[in-house]
Amino acid sequence: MAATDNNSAPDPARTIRALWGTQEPPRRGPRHTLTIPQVVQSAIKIADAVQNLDRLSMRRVAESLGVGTMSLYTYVASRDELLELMLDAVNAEAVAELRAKPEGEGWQDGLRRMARISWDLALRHPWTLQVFTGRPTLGPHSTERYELELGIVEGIGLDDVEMDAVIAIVQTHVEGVARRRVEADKVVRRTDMTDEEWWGLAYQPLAEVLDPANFPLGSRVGTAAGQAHNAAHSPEHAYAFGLERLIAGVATLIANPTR
Amino acid sequence: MAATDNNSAPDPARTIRALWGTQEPPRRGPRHTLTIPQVVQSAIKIADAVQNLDRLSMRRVAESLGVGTMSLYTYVASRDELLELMLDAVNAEAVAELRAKPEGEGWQDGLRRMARISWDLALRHPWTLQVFTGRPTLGPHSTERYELELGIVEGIGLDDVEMDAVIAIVQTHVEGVARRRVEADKVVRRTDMTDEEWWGLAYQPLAEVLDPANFPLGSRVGTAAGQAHNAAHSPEHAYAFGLERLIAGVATLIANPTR
DNA sequence: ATGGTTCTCCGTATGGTATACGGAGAAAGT
DNA sequence: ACTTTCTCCGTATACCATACGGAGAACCAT
Repeated sequence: MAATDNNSAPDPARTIRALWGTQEPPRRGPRHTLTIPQVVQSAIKIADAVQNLDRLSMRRVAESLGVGTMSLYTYVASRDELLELMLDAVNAEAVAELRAKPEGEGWQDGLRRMARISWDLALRHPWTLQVFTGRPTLGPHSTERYELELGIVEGIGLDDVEMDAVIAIVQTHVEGVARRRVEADKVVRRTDMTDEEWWGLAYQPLAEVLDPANFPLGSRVGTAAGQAHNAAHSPEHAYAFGLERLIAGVATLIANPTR
Repeated sequence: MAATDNNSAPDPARTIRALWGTQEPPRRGPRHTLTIPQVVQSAIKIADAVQNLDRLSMRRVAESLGVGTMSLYTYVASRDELLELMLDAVNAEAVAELRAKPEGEGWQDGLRRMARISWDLALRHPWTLQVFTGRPTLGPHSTERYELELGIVEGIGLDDVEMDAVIAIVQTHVEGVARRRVEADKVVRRTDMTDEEWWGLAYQPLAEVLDPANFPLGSRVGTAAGQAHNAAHSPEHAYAFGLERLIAGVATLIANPTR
């Protein structure tokens, strides 16, 4: 009989056991040739290398481990489960960095440090921005990451719901701008064309069709922003600008509590 | 000879002509049975219905129009180009709403209105959050949308680069939280399981493995946030909270210019 | 009017994807 | 020694985008 009675109905309990490594080994049958962490690390290595999640195929992971494609399903229930395991695994990197909290760091610098850690993590593992679980990842590293992030905004005059919200919006901001950074890089490779080359091809046909008089603000502001950033968009600038606006906004909240 | 000398090298000029509808019709050959807008509208209808971009296949679009799959490539250079055309097309909806600016609206209410328009658009067309061009979409509606958005923050004491940045960070925020909203809905369908059902399956195995004493802040804050929102995450709450923080942060900038 | 040219439509082929199914054979329990 | 449980994985199914090239339509020049 096949061991795969995997009816495509997701099993959170199974995933949680895989995440936390709590799974008694089977009592019979052939030895495992791999472990879950091996599979996950191999998948992460491939995802980092190919940069794009849809190039992370089960076949590729299996080949890199020297096993058949279907053997992977002995270790993970599905590709989706594998992605969830990968996500929790890379969160360990954020945890390690978050732990290195400077003595006497204030909440504002704390949020700046947290944002930087998240930004760096996203650029190291761009595929994380494409994984979307829709439900929280309940793994050990994800849980600890949240714990440490909350530590940054504890005791500064926010209530519990506000603490949660502040972490969430900073992460949302960082993920959003990191996504733009990653996509800007990706499009250069995918089109095999630098931004300059692309604009060179786009400029003339665009000029024939777009009258600046119809878009006075866009022309002026777009030109100014383009020159300031030396590119149409600057995710780095948006990162810093948005982060400082958020921090200032939180400071306003702390100074004027709604209660 | 085939008309398809489409070497997979992207052609911005071609895309721009398609976006603006400036393309003299061919002088010879059989009549077109379709138009680009027909193809785009049909694709949008399908994308709205299936909610997920990877279910928008060229085959499906072709079938809905009663033509063969490959015939679509007469109208659009590639699936990517089609997505770009779709994106610009739905931006027309945002343009129409942005034009309805109330008399005497201040910049703060303007940003709130802009955010609401973007949020609604994203929920009406969730697939837009999955399209990523990496370069700006230079279509007529996208261009006009930017123009109208800039109008909201013109003359309030920001310089051009700041105006651009404020629009960008608000859009980044809205897209981020809308993405969470959409994914939360999607996961219910994909797993065929409500959040309650899922938590019911996850609770017991999680309790066996996660000791609240190791995650005191997370336990306390997570519980408080969960009860306040009646869910683990509330994109709607994050939307409003983040937007108000950003607006307050921009107000701070206006009050304390960096120049 | 006719032949050449340009064009649309689309059948087919290529090379990719996840994963369901079930068989071969290994390891352990009885 | 026999049965049970298990891993590994070959094969099949059902998708996908799109390259290629042929059939035939519509126009143009002669």
